[in-house]
Amino acid sequence: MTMSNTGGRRRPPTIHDVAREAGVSRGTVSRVLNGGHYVSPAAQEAVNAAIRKTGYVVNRHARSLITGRSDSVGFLLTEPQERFFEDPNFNVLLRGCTQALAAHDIPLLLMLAGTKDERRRITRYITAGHVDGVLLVSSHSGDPVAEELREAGVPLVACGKPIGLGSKVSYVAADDRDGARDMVRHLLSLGRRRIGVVTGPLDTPGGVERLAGYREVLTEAGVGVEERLIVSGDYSRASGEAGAERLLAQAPDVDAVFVASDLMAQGVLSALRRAGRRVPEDVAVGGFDDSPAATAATPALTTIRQPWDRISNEMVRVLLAQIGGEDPAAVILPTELVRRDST
Amino acid sequence: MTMSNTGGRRRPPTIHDVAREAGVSRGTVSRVLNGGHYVSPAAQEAVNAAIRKTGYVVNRHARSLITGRSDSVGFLLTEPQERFFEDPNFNVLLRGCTQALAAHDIPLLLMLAGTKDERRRITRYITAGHVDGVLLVSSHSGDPVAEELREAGVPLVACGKPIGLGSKVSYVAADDRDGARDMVRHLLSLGRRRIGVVTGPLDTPGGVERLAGYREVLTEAGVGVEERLIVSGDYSRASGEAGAERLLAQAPDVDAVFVASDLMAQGVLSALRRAGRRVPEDVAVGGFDDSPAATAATPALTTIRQPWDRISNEMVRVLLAQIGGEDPAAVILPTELVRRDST
DNA sequence: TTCTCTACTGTGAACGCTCACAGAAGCATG
DNA sequence: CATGCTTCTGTGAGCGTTCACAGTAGAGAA
Repeated sequence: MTMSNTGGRRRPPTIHDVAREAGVSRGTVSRVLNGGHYVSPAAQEAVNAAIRKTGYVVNRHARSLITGRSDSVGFLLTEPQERFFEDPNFNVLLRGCTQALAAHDIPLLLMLAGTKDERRRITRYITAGHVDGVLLVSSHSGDPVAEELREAGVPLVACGKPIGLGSKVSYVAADDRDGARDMVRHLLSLGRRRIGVVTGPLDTPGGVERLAGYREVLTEAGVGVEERLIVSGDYSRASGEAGAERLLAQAPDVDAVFVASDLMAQGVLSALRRAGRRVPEDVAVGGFDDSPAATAATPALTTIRQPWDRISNEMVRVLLAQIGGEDPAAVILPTELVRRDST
Repeated sequence: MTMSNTGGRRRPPTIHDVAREAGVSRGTVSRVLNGGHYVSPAAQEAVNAAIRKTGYVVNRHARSLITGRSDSVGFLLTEPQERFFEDPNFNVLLRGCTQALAAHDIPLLLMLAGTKDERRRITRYITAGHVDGVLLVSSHSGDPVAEELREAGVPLVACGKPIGLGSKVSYVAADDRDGARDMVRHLLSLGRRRIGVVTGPLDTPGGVERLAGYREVLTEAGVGVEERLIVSGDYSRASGEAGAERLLAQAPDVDAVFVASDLMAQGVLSALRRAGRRVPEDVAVGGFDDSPAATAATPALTTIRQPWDRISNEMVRVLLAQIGGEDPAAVILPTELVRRDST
């Protein structure tokens, strides 16, 4: 069943070779390749046999040249800092997208646009039509790239709701607010009443929404929101540690902390340990993400699972739909409370 | 300086438009695009001006169709398990390669070949010439993909020395053995004499080499190698924890442990803590990789830094050279001891 | 002058594919 | 029998580029 490739790189078979082998015309082979409509069963079979025999693989460059499509999509990361790349969530997302695309036989082009220069070059590359669409990952708002691409008419799906532009651009996001609500309700259900929070950066949708959920639940429960219980971080471990120290200083009576990311929660655990507080006996700690950091922490973190596999699948689905001509869409996916040892 | 794109996606300018604008022929424009040899300064200037004015970007599909090159390279990951994707080193590598390639204006196609099916499809895709070369990342040996690609004549650079195939395939690796030697010498210099080791999987070059370095130094120092001090892991945190427990059982008098990865070292630290051993007072612990896990650990890990940025740069350099017709090459890069709190 | 050489430029022919169109065959309908 | 409709098939054109080749102009040598 080996293809007759007797050593040495030789010219790969073309659609012509297949046509000759199958005794049909190029047109018929092309039709078989593109869905097989208006092709007789006999021809269909002959062409498929010829493809197998010759080991033919379509030349995507030739195809793209005429169709104008590239049959590939870009995965664009517009982050100046390396931090995001260290975020374990990113891995899962990238992996999920690659696989979801592979199911459609679409390769993924990884693009990093950290500096301004790179951003310009990549925008150019994309708008020139070298990819059919873009999966955009950038946590911070005010990203000019998204706006530029949208204006250029490039199909685009963001991960997380872009703050700047309204409903013009598709996005897929976990329900941050609802997740935060679940966690705070959980902490309340444990009898905690002085629940602190270490928020994410407040120029990101996640940072804003998770804090909003926290406020809502405390207000609804009649416990009330105290500003001294609120500190901000930037999702990094170090900022979690610093945040916890500030929190302990401002509110020594704190009996629970909702931390807006697992990585920060690790920092919070360190700070609490150093301060001699036991977790969860003295202070219960809840994270967010359910990243590997959650299970690596001691004690293992109770956290909110983001459905990354579903997020990546949905991003790809929405992007392909948009490439196919559909309108932009927003998808919000539910989160899940994962109970471990820190609460 | 905006290009005259008055709203709405319009047909992008071609080399023809540029030629007309500059008052020269297609051929001259093409020559300018490809290095500018045999072009008069006047024409050169006119063409460049026309390119700026029209906002021309070369159509890579048309170019690839005729040149047979794709001007893109694949980053191939052949790992069944997701673990590798969680490995922080992977991030750095992927990121470094993307950037190194971006400097040459070459996009990177990310390919995951976990299952057998995927592997076959991707091999087919690659051998069909859709990428000019492949950066291969697969920790375990006996990978059939590498052999297949090599046979098909696809330029290939592996990360880490592939165990199966000899010197036929290029690779770039850190000097695992030397790194291990440095660490063990460091532990000896602290006065430790009963130095245990938790190795990596022994079907990976890293696993084998790091253990070899350990043995060499102990032998050279006249301390001698005791088999009860040697246990194996699989680079995962859990296996580090299990390994440390076995080690403590077999050799309760152990006063230092060289662990072949930071992630495993985290596990070792947990196990030691649970056993009531103080680090570094009772047992010194040395890791390998200098991954984020090293600084996240408590105490912060003394470890061996792998020069990931240089590794990725070298991989790209060697691959491009090979695409350019040069012979395969092996590059071994030095490591560095990073001293922290665990020793 | 005439020839040769070099530096430069333009032109047709590919590359491998899809698309539009023309046409053939089969079958039902008028 | 003509007409229309549907299903199927082959053919030429062309996508935007590079490449090989032919050709031009100018400089220097015979």
